[in-house]
This record gives sequence, C-alpha cells and structure tokens, in this order.
Amino acid sequence: MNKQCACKSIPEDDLKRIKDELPDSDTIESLGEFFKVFGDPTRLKLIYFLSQYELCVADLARLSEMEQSAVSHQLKILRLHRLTKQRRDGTTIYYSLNDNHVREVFDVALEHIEEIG
Amino acid sequence: MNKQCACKSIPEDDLKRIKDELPDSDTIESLGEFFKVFGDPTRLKLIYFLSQYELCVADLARLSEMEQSAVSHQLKILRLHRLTKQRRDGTTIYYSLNDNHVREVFDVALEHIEEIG
DNA sequence: TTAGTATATGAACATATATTCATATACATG
DNA sequence: CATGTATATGAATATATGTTCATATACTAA
Repeated sequence: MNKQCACKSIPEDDLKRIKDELPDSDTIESLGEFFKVFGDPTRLKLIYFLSQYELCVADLARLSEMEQSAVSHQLKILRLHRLTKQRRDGTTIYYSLNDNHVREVFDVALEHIEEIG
Repeated sequence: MNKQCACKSIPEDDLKRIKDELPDSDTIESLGEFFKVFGDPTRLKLIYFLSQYELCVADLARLSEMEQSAVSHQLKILRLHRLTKQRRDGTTIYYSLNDNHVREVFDVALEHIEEIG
C-alpha cells in the first residue's frame, strides 16, 4: 500500500474551492505592485519621512542622502501607486502620504521585524 | 529677495533630529527584505493559501499552477525570511504561516488596494 | 539494497529595477 | 525676455530576481 501525500487526498472540488477563495488575479497583481514599492530601502526611507512630515524633494534628498534625481525617480513611483499626494507652492513641490493604510502597513511590518529580531 | 524653498529654512539641527527618528539602517534593510517577499504575485498566492491552510509543496504547486521546482524555490525564500514554518510527515513536508503579522500585513494592504480601486 | 515518491537546489537565462548623468520643464524674479 | 531655482525625465548601466531544466537529497516500502 502506497502512503501518498495526505493532501493529495483533497478532492479536486475542494482544491477548486480553495483556489476560488484567492483574490482575483488583478487584485493579486496590484497587491504585488503595492508591496514592491515598499521593497526598497531608499523608498522606505522616503515613505517613513513622508509619514511624519510634509516635505519637498530637496529636503527628502538631504534627509535620505540620495541625489535629487534619484529621489524624483522614486517619488514618481510613489505617485504612480498613489501612495503620496503633492502640492505646489511656487517652484517647490511638497509631498505627503496619501493614505493611512500606508503608515499602518509600515507599522505592522515594523512590529514583525522587531519581534523576530 | 530670493524666495527659497521654505523647507530649506529647516535648521540643520531639526534635519538631524528627523533623520534620527528613522529606524536604524539594519531595520530599514530588514523591512525592505520583508516587503520584497510580498512583492511578487506568485509568492503572494503561496502566502495567501498558507494563511488559510497547512499545505504540502505538491498541493501548493497545484493550487498556484506553478512548477514544483518554482514553488520550492519560493518556499525557500519564505522560510529564510521566517514567514513560514514546516513539519515533516514521512516524505511530505507541510508548510504553514509562522506569524500573524503576515496575515495582518496582507489584509491591511488588501484594504488599501480595494479602497483606491 | 533497490525502486519510488516528495522536496530541494545549482546553473543558466531572461527580465526587472535602482542609480547616475545629462538635460528638460515649470515657475519666479528682475 | 533672460536668469535662476526646483523638480522631472530619458538613456545607459549594473545588479537583482523569477523561472526552467536537470539533478540531488531525504524518506518509505518491499
């Protein structure tokens, strides 16, 4: 008698049901994109600073010790994913976070990191 | 009179203070790594399935419609980042999530995605 | 030990992505 | 309009990453 992987005994119907519970593929794609934005240390720094203050590009560059160009490129990504909003005052553009979820996601993950050491 | 970027008027001391509030660079790196794990749709699917059930590699492959090898490679990443735990039963290895934070991060992000459409 | 099943892994390849450099755009001031 | 400042962007490059294929390891049963 062959003792097969127990899970293989899950009927096809159940597999289908479990599969159906998965958020649809557009949602999964969007989620992946969303997390990818957080998946870079330089962007995380920008996100963190913006979670605390409304800041212009120049100061973000100074705070994060990145070149202005690099900051602009990354801000474009944050903007496109609607993580930030901006406001113009003369030639200066002030960025801030768009959504409380962003801060929340950051905080939960931080808890996790601190917990697992 | 030159109207400079208002934020430039933030004294160096304040900049230093804001910078100091940023989690240390090891933490930022770990956070980035953590989010990077979520930043791939195939891994997200695995994470989702494992947030619901304890599953073996073969069924994860069937559920996610990935090759066994690809699943194993991705599970290695989840394991290394301690997002999953596993248990062996004969030749079968059952995976499950390691931590409630993972589920929580997933859910908050999902809310965000559903909110911004 | 031999055969079979479940999972893991190394190498190769293709694709994605972050940064830099040079330059463009947008606005303000004189 | 001309100049200066703040920000944005395109191209190029270097690096990271996901998948596949072939194969290795770990365990079980006969």
